[in-house]
Amino acid sequence: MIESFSVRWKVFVNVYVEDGRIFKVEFSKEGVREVDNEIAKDFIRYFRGEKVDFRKYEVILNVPPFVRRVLEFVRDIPYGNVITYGQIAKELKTSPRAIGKALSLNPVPIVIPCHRVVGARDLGGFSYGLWIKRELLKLEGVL
DNA sequence: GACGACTTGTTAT
DNA sequence: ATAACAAGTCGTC
Repeated sequence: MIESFSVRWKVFVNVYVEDGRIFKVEFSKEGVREVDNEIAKDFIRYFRGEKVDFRKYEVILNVPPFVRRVLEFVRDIPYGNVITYGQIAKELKTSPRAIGKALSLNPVPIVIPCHRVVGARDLGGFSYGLWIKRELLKLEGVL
């Protein structure tokens, strides 16, 4: 069973779930419907600034193998921590650029915290707009 | 510090 | 094949 709902933040955060497993999270100007399930509550708590660990949720990763490897690595970055593209590249024996490319393919931002990956000299990028990445890091007390 | 050129792995077309 | 990238490094000034 597929379900979709939105959480209001600085933008709408739309979440898509299939049988309890999250397969897509997007930031959007348009919302869908707001609900009161466990996942939505966790997002609300998160946006309120509480320390929420989204690792307890299963996700559906419909991505190429390399992207999956990168995302699985990023998933374990704890709340409030950051790491650089270069450091991940070193761990996975690949190039920083490949890491950025892979992260841009992340179907479930926040749940897989790609915003915790930054550049060596600046914040790096964020597909939905860099300001969102900044706000997320502020939420977590990094900025 | 600021800037440019060169290197780089993976994906999508 | 090749273009497109959410990067990094090393030079020069």
